[in-house]
Amino acid sequence: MSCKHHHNCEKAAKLTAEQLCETYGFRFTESRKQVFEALISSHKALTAKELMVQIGNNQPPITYRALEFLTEAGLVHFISSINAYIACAHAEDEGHISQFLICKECHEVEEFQAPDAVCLLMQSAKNGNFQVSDTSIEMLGVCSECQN
Amino acid sequence: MSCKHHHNCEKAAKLTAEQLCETYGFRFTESRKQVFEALISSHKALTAKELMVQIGNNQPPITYRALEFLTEAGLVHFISSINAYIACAHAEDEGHISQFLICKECHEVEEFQAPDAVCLLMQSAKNGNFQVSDTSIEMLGVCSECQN
DNA sequence: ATCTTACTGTTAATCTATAACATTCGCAAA
DNA sequence: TTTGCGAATGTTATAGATTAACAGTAAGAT
Repeated sequence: MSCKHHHNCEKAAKLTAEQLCETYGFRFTESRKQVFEALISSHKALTAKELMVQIGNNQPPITYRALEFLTEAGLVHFISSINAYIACAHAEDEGHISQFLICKECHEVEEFQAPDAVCLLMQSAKNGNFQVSDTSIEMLGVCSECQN
Repeated sequence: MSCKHHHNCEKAAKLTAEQLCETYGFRFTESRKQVFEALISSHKALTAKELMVQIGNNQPPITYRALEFLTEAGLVHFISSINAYIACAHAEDEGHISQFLICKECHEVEEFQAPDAVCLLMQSAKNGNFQVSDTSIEMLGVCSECQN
């Protein structure tokens, strides 16, 4: 696990979330809070269904709306290769592009940044005169803990 | 469109596909051929459903099995951010890691390679002692044709 | 000839996500 | 203070994507 001070990053993330919402005039409502806290208290990526189980809500629209909101706010990332969501580890860094290491065994996800690589990719896109709006970099494999 | 000699790359791809199958003792069966040809004759990524419409088959398992086979054989790539499949432009280069530029407007997909970027990403993973088995790099945006 | 493995056919279920519409909440302007 | 508006919720139902399970067939090996 990349974050050795889980309680700290949890608190910090919650603060950031509230601040962000306030800044942009949106509300950090109960359902959003529930979804966000479920995610932030897990370093694993959770599917929408897993989330619904965890927060005891089996009305999909509520969860999906919260996820959409949080994702657009940059507080949560959707990892399309496994259809799962994870709380963002760099929410304070708005508009950043994230990379993910996703363990097939324990489903833990580590968010990291490789700006040089992203820069190269952007350059390729630019060379092809392609205007990028959204970048998804996901690496599936086995984490160090699960390699024994 | 990146390939200006569509008929050529189509033929070449088909040959490669048959050869690959033969080499590994698998059969390039009718359903697989149908799915593959539908994909290779389109530079756009197609969803499973679009494929089923195109090949006139509404029995999902048949199409999904063909897609699974082709994907594992490296003849087709699954683009998870849009849930769609595309014929591989570099099938002869086994085990390669591909990057995709996906146009939101026309849905055309360009497969390209940025080995330096991939190398940097791999390095990051290695630093975290993470064993990568599968890499997905997808950039969503607007292609040059659709920017006017 | 039969054994085995790959492959197909079919039905149904499960998982994932959204549509549609009525209702409520928080806040600001009349 | 009420009226009006946009944001957010509650609810039911549906649509869309993918796989499970099992029976059957085809092709090559021994």
